[in-house]
This record gives sequence, C-alpha cells and structure tokens, in this order.
Amino acid sequence: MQAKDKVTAKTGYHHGDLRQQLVTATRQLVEEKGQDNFSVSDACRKAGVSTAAPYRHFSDRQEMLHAVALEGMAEMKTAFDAALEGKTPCSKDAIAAIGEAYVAFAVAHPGMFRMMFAHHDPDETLKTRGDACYGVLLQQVGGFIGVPADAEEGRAASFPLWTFVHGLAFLAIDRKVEFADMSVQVPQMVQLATDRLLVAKS
Amino acid sequence: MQAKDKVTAKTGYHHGDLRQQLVTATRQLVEEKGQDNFSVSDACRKAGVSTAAPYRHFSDRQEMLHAVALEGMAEMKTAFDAALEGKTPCSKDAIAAIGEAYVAFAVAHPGMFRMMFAHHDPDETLKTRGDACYGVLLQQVGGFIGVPADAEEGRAASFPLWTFVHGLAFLAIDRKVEFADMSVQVPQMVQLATDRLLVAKS
DNA sequence: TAGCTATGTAAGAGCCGCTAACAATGTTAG
DNA sequence: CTAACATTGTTAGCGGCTCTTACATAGCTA
Repeated sequence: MQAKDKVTAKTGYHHGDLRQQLVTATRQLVEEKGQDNFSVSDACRKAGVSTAAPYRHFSDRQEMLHAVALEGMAEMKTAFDAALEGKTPCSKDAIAAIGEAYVAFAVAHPGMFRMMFAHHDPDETLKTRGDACYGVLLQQVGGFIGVPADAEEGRAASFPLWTFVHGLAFLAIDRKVEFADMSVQVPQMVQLATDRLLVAKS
Repeated sequence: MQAKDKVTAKTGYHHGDLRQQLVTATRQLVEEKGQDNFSVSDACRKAGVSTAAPYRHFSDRQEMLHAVALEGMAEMKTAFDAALEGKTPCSKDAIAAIGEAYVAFAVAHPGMFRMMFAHHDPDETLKTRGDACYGVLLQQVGGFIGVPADAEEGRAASFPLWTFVHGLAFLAIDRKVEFADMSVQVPQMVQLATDRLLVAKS
C-alpha cells in the first residue's frame, strides 16, 4: 500500500464498493480527529477518489456521518448480544453485563458513540436500531422482574439503568473522570448502580 | 435596531466591549444552530464587525466556543446555589435539588451544555469551574453522610448521582426520551435516583 | 502634542462543501 | 452483438469559511 492509510486500492474507473469504503474512511477519521474536524475531502483522499464522488452516495456531509452512526448502532447491538453469552438469562449479572458493554463500547469508539446520540432531526432508521439495542435490555429486565418485555413496568425499571450507564459513558469519553483502571472500576460502578436501581417496583 | 439580531450597535471605530459581545453572539448562535453550524463569520455579522476582528480577542474559532463553555460553567454554579435556597442544607431534598437544577440547566441551554462537557485537550480554567460546580454537590453530600466535603467517601457517594443526572441531561437534550411533562418527570426521576443511589457507605 | 499600544479594517491565501457538465463503465432489450 | 440507458466516476469552479498580513484608527501617557 503506497499511499498511507488508503482504505483500499482502486481497481479501475469504477470502484465496486465506494459507499462502504467512504463510511469506513469517515469512521476512521471521526475517531482520529473528531467529527468537527472531519472533512469530506479527507475521506475522499483516504478512499482515493475525487471530492465529488461521495455525492453519488450521500446527499451531504451530514449523511456520511449519519451512516457511521447507523453502523455503530448495529455494532452495539452485536456487542450486547455477545455480552450476554455465558450469562444466566434475565439475571442481575446479565443486566449488568449489558451496562458494562455499553460503556466499553463508548470508550472503544468515542467518536462514533457521540454521533449515535447526537440529535439529528428526522431519522427513523437510527431510532429503530437504537430501539433494538434498548430492546436487549428491556428483555433482560422484563424477565428479571417477571413482566413481558414490552411492559410499562419493565420500561420504568430499565430507564434508570440506561440513564446511569449513558452518563458514565459520556463522563468517561469526555475525560471528566479519570479511572485508575477502567476495566475494573467501570464494571464496579455499573454493578453498584444495577444493585441499587434495579428493583421490581419503581 | 436596523440589522436583525445585532447584539449591540457599534458606536465608532472602536467597539468598547467586542470580546463579550462576540461571546454573547457565539452563545446565541450555538443555541440556535448548534456548534457544528456556528461560524465565526456569523458571529461577526451579529456583532457588526469585520471577520478579522475576533482574532484580536481569540486565537481561533475553538477558543470562542470555549469562552461560551466557561460562561456556562459559571452560570451553572449560580444555578446550583439558587437551587439550594430554601432547602434544608445537606438534606436529601437539597441534594436532589442540585440534580434537578443540573438537568434543567442542560435543557435550557443544550448547545452550551454540550460544549461545557466536550473534551477539549488542555483547559485548566474550565476544569476549575467544573470542580466548583461539583463542589456544591460534594459539600451537600458530605454533610448528609457526615464526612468532610473533600473526603473520599463523599466523592464515592456523589459520583453515582452525578453520573445519573449527567446521563439524564444528555438523553433529554438529544431527545432520546420524550417526557410528557419534563418539569414533573425529571424531578421524579432525580428523586428516585437520589433515594436509591445515596447511601452513606458505598 | 508625539509616540505607543490596542483594536479595528481590507485584502487575500488556502481549504472546504457542494454542483454542473462530462466521461467511463455496467446493464439490458432487441 | 450492439444500441440505448442507468450508474458512478472525474474535472472545473462557485461561494463561503478560517485565519493571516498589512494597514488604519483611536485611546493613553509622557
């Protein structure tokens, strides 16, 4: 690979999979430099195409960033499912594991995580994928307290947990708290919050 | 006032208080359009000066945004002090009032609030003012559980509360949760979390 | 009032987002 | 097989942005 950091080499005039390559490039740049300092031109240089090429696949710069948010939300769902493996379903342990995975995901992909939750006006797809993530928690909590996954009672019990790990995630990635050993202290915090906040009746 | 939205009229060649006027303009624009869509040129138009003028007072665009974050952090401290008035010092009620004020501040000034917590590399002043805000909570919690305001035990008891309201604030301003009546439900949530999370021994 | 410092403007370099016109390639109907 | 069309790339360029340089104006002080 001659050019540093090219996402892939171009094979000919047509690219094959430019859209996904641009998403990947955007994602890398967002993590490296933050979404404020990301430029479409940067992504084009990484993908090895002209600066006009992205507009065949995205309506504007914002939509490129949005595509990264979508990708992130899908990956977080996968991370949640993985976190549950080996846990007793609907146990407090399983529920805490989701919270730990949430913060771990944010810390591993801070730029992408921020975009997943930035308020973009009209986006049903992102909301749907977000609901799928939240659904993993709802199901475990519902089972734990003995109500259907979509019951209002389950939502009331789940929301404080989400709120807590969401706050912890942002404090961690914005460096408002310094953990001596994040891989120890974050799970501790999450387990403490789960113990305190998770009760059948809210 | 002829030009729409001018922050103040210019009196002559020299301005008098351009720095503060630019901060105010920046703040207004950040709230209206978000920090991504804020431009130095916009702020100049609002202040009625040339686009080169800000660079006599700020090193770059980022520093203008930073000045807004500083202003916000000072105002949040004031809001905390105001929230404590009429409350029994070091009561659970007082502690919950700080949390409610935290979320209310974020909802009232979402653009500024986001900047107050965006991770900017080397900024001691912002951290100091942030510590002053956190100090209000630490003092109340310390008093509640009966330890000095700077005791490690007080920090351990306060941090989960901060984490929770921080998460609630971001979920609210990013519209990830829709409250039927925010002025009712947010205090309920905060009081619930305070009850559950605030115990003497962590 | 002369000189110094502070703070404004004008002009422009360089980058970016995005568009319009065009070119190369892939696809499909006859 | 080929002509027509759809797709997806390029080149060139407009307008706007950040920030710098050189200069102009105004307030302060000796």
